[in-house]
This record gives sequence, C-alpha cells and structure tokens, in this order.
Amino acid sequence: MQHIEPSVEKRLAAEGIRLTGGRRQTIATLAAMGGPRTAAEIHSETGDSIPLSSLYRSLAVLTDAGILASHHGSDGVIRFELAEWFTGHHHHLVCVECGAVFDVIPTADQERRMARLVEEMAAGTGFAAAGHRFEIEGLCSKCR
Amino acid sequence: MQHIEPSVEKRLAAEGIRLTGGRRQTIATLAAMGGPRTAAEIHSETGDSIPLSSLYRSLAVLTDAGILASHHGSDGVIRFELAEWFTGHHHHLVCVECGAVFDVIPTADQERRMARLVEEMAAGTGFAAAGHRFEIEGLCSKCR
DNA sequence: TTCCTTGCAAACGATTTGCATTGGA
DNA sequence: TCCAATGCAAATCGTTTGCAAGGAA
Repeated sequence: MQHIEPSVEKRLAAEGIRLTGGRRQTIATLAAMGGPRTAAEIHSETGDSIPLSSLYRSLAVLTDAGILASHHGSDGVIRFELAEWFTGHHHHLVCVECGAVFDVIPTADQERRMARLVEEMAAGTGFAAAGHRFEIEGLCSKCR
Repeated sequence: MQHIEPSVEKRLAAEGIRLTGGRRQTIATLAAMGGPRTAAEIHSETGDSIPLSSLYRSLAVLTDAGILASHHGSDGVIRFELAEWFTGHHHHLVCVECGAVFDVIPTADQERRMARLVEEMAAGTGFAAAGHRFEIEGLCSKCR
C-alpha cells in the first residue's frame, strides 16, 4: 500500500479530493483482497467501520478519479478493484454459479491479439472503440 | 418470427412451459427490436400491454429455458435478447455514455482466435471455462 | 472560515414475490 | 379439470441522496 499511496494522493489532490482515513482504508482493503469486491464485502472486511453509505460515496469518488474500476457482475451487484494502472491490464474469470470474479493477466502477445480483434470488429460500425472487456465464464474451483 | 416459433414451442413444451400470448409477444418484440433490450423498453414497445411483473416473470422463464439470454449492463439494468441459437454467436459494442448495446458478429476466423485466447488464459487456473464474453466499449454514433 | 467528507435516515428504482384469479391444453 | 400463467399490490435489496454535523486546510 505504502508504495501506491503517494501517487493516489497526488492524483486526488489534483482534483481537490481528500485522501481521508476511510478512503485510505477502503483502498488498502481492496488491495489486500486482491480482486473485484462488492461494497458489502469491503464493508464487512473492515469490520463495519465504514457505514455503507459513506463507503458507496467513497467508492464512487475513487472510481471517478480513476483510482478504482467498477464492474457490474452477472448477479447485478457492483464490484470494485484497483484501477489497471496499479494492477496492470487484466481480464476476468467469472463464476456463473456464485458470481465470484478472479483476475487473469494476459501475456503481451495475448493482449496484442485481443487488441487486433477489437480493432477488426469495431471497424465500420460507426462506433468509437475505447477499450474492451473480456470475460471467461465458467465454474470456479469451489463451485464445480 | 413464424420460423422460430415452432422450435421455441417445442423447447418450452419439453419443460412443461406454455407459449402464451404474452410470451409470444415478448419474443416477437425482442426479435423485431434486434438487440439487447431492457424490460422497460420491451414494456413500452408493446404499449404497456404486459404488466412489468408478468414481463419480468416471462423473461426469467424464457431465459431459463434458453430462449433468451440476459446481460447485466454497466448501468445496472438487465437487457434481454434472443439466445444465440437464433441470432448466432456474437459479441457486443457497449456505449459507455448511454449504456446502449449493439451486436457484432465475429467472423469464423475471429471467433476461432477468440476461443484460442479463452483456452490459453483459463489454462492452469482451476477454473472450468464454459464460455466467454467479449465486449468492446466506446461511444455509439449518437453519443460521440 | 471554507468546503470536502461523514453518518444517519429516508428515498429510489429495478426486480421479485404473495396471493387470488384467469386461461390454456 | 388441473396447473401454469397473469395481474395487482406489496416487499426486496443494492444503491443513492438530503441534511445536519464533523474535520482538514
């Protein structure tokens, strides 16, 4: 955590956003949990020390500021994780049974091939491609 | 529509599910709208002739039976479309501004390359890959 | 002081469910 | 006839917001 905090603070300060205790704790918890997590998961992981409403507000602010990334899971719940400039670009393994999400880091070669697919598929659609999301769906080790 | 109805009815009948007027209309509307749509969109498209609660129930039943597929959008709303055995396998262009979703049909070659990526990336993760989801995010022609 | 942030409670909105009624095979 | 399907109203539940109090610069 210590190593990312200065850059986080700098990034937030640039927008007049404070890195408060609760936010610090939120980021540290997410870093420790190491994957996309729901507000409820973060909340209980921190021993309910941050009220859900405040947590949601912090998550929104931090996501907005590009510190976190959010994903709407197939169970209709939002999961948050550190943005890719911390974690590196990656994709997800999504368990269709329990909704849990795990990270997979593509090799440079895989990512290059993926980017080529994006380019090819968006070509001529009138759509301005800005990014991509690649999820592998299946059963996690617990559920199969 | 007429051409898919018999197979739908057969598939439903096999599970003791009836293809009623409301469900027929729901499927026809989705087929006509031609892309992932929310319950609210379907509801208003049909002139509010089907109450939302019934519509949700039909959508759940039809999705369960494999007639429809559902997607949780980044705006937290569920969109439904005909399952891939009607539409063919495809992927989505998602507008990050308005949440609209459009279909893209990959070529056989593109799909083969995508499958290879899935295989490579899931290997050695303890995860039983069953499918994949590939979404291109960007701005639709209306929003850019 | 100024303005961002927090906490609590109340509000929201998409989706779900209980229950009595209707309707199709 | 029998059981799935429907409609209405009420309930859920994750998430958001109003507002007054707290806190950092």
